[in-house]
Amino acid sequence: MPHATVPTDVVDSLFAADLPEPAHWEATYGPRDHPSDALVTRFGPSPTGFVHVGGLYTAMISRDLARATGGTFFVRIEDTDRAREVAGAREQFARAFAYLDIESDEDDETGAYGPYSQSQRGPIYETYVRELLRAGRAYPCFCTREELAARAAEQRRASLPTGYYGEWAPCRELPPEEVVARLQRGDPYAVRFRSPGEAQARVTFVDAIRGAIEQDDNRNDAIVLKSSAEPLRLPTYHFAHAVDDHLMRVNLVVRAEEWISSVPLHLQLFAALEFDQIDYAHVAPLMKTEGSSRRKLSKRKDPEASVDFYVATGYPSRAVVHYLRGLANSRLADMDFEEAAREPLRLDEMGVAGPLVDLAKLESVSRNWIATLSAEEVYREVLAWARDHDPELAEVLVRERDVAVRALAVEREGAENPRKDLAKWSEFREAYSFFFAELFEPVPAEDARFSPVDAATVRALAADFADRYEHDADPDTWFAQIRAVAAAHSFAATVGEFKADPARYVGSVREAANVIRVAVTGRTKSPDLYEISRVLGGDELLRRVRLV
RNA sequence: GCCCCCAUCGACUAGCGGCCUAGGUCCCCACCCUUUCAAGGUGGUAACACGGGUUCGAAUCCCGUUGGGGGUACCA
Repeated sequence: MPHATVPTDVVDSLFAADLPEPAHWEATYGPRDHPSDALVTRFGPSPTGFVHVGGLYTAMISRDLARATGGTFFVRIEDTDRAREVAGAREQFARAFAYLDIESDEDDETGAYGPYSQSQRGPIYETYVRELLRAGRAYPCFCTREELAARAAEQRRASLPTGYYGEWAPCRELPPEEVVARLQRGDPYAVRFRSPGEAQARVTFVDAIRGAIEQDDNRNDAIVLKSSAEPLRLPTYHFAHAVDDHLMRVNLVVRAEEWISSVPLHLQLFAALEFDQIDYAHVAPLMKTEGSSRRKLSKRKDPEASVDFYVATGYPSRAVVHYLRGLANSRLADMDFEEAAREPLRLDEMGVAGPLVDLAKLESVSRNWIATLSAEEVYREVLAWARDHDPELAEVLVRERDVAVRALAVEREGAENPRKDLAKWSEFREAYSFFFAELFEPVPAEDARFSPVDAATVRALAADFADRYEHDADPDTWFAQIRAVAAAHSFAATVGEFKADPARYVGSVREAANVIRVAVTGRTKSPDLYEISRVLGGDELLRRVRLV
């Protein structure tokens, strides 16, 4: 490298005198005690916002890969951007991980490769920055953000690749005397990597999902250590990735597709640092439609990007997990829940195009999942959800536990094909609240839910039904009461009869039954009326019918 | 602008040169079942982006076009 370098003593004077040498860190973080084919993977959420499902999705894949090979999966907080950090992000991470059952194998208390937050790893990064500086493979850059922005704009105007390279890299070949002088004067500086990339050069790497990918080599002298003007001296993602994943002995980096274009830089960094190369798997991002086109799911714009959305809406976590895993490996989508959960996710089954997250599909998965639960289990889940998201409902559920469980048992417990009326816990209120006297809202006879039956007929029918009502009856006898009032008010006995001669009737027994249903439940969709009457009791049922 | 990734029904996908007049699931529609609404059952609509090659044979391989996505930060 035919460039003048800053004297070592000047470089060293920029760092603490007792800053360890690389050998120290290498010794501290020795090779892991794993079989040779075990994968060590990690997930690195950044507290600049909530982790979104796309992130959790790659975390699930990383975790499975490690587990399936007897390796290790860990979470490392990538908090090197303190300016954009948002409050509460770490708490949200914890909620999200717990919800999707993603657990780090090691952390600050239990792991030997910590700290597990990048902001705590300052000295480690400094050691390697100093190393690069000493070797002349990095250099101090005094350019201001304004100068950088102006240059980038000019490059764009000239249709040149943007970046810090060649004639656009004034600090790259600064005379050592000047560097020393400015350093001693205390000018703020960032540290840039001196990229060995040459114009026209191409690099190839093998992605574990996509195979060989060839692209232009990196020529940009990327920043590795942010400005000395910052209160906490931190590295950029690229540098932290190289140092951390090497020292934490990661051997497979699973990350989103948007990182593919920085692989050339990462390769150069690993080589300059004399680290062994590690493998990459770039996962297609989860998408979302916007108008007629689609785009990457966005934290800012899309509520369904946040795990909190699924929690708040009350999607059962097992359903979300099953859905997401089915997106990653479609083979799992067709398996039942138990079986799919046992199958580890595989890289060679991953799709390369970004899938759309489809809430309708999720709901279907969710409905099927809830249908596997007993009334008791559903009760517990709904209650747990309601405590956080619908306190009024939670109160009722606690007070009326027995009614709730009996209500949930209708067409569920012992049913050959359980009723799939719940896709998420938040739907419980809408679907079941009428079982509770205090949550029931009477429907006036004029209400559209009674249509096509007119208000006068609704009142007459209801009154008649109430007058003759016998509560203690077997299902057939009980329903015969509806048939009787239906006939008395000119409803056809069957749908067929009505269709055969519509002019003769007000409607069929279907419409008549609907009047009773709406009067009793307030809804046009409900479970079996007879069973509802058993849960409600004769008095409450009569009270409601008389309210019309 | 430059670089990279991607392309099968509305959605998720199966397919990895002949088993494909393209299969499954979700959605949607119809019918059946049912004293009601669901559930369930049966059936249906619906796709290989386009153009060139290669080959006896292409959804599958190659090239190009178009379209979509991403990167090009002292954000990750």
